[in-house]
Amino acid sequence: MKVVEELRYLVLAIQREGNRLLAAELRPLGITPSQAEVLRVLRDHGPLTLNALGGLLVCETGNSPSRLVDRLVAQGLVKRGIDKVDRRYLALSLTAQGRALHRRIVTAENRLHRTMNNLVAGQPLDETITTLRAIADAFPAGAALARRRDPEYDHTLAQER
Amino acid sequence: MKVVEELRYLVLAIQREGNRLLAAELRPLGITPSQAEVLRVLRDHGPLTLNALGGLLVCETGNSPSRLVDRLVAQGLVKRGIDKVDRRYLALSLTAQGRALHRRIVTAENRLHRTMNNLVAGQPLDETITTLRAIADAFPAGAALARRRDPEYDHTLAQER
DNA sequence: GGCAGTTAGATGACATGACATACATGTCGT
DNA sequence: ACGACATGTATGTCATGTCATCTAACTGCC
Repeated sequence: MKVVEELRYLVLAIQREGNRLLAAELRPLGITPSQAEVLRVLRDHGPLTLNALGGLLVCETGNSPSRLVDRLVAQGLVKRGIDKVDRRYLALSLTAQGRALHRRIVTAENRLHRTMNNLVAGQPLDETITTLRAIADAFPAGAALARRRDPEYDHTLAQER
Repeated sequence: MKVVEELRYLVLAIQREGNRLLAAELRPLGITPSQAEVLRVLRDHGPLTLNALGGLLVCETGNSPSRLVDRLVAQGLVKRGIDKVDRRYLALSLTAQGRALHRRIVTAENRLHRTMNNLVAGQPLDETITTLRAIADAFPAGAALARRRDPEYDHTLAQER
């Protein structure tokens, strides 16, 4: 098997299993990993339009995450306001309930991260991250990650995806 | 952001984008990446029961890939036979049409692999693979990959997932 | 033979993801 | 003011994925 093919399947396998583990951790909270990512992003990056939110999500590479947000609004975790100036824009933010759940999400994710830390103990983790970043940065989803790392980034602008 | 958290999001981003690229390459063939994986496995590992097939797939970690196979049978790419001795077992194999499509799949995947090779040029790829294997091997999907690497493995037995 | 338990596969339900398209709201040129 | 165009969001559709549950077929034990 070619090296990059092995890489491709390893990435697929780890994503699947990691997602399953995280889903199990989050199930008691009544949300999915994708929904948790939305809450994380909204908590860290303030009120966002739907497009800006999409520009910071790694899940949901495609169109705007309308339906993903729909369910969070239905659960009372996200408030969907409408921009007064330009009524096309949404103003998405966490409700008090959403902020409360955010704390429990962080705890659940930390449990997953401890598990992962045990698995990669003794491995050259920095080199691995560097390699994966080199791949991810070539794509929109990688750019989304870079934007999340950068506190200077103005999320109200430049949602090119 | 914690290192393992970054790793988690990088893996998610790369899986998403890689899947999108592969889907685009496969679209002219009328199949999806998951379907392509089934055809690859059936081609390489002979007639399989549904469970044995599931034990070699990285996609579809959960239950038996009944519906995935359904569509391939509907397209005439896979033949679904029934074991004469024990009629609970399926005997899945490629049709002539499936074998023909397999060749075009390999070509399409090779195009993706060339793209990936360009992205990881100059990166410590071996260390990366080692790290990712350390993670993947802890899970069923990683074990599926290991089984696919091992030509000695008897796929008719031991489909523990 | 007949029934309990086991195993292989199928199916129902729900939430993604991805793509295409439709709809609503603004902007701009005239 | 008005109509063409642009942009943000919503929706239709299809194929996964995942979990839970159901059914069919076989095995053992009596």
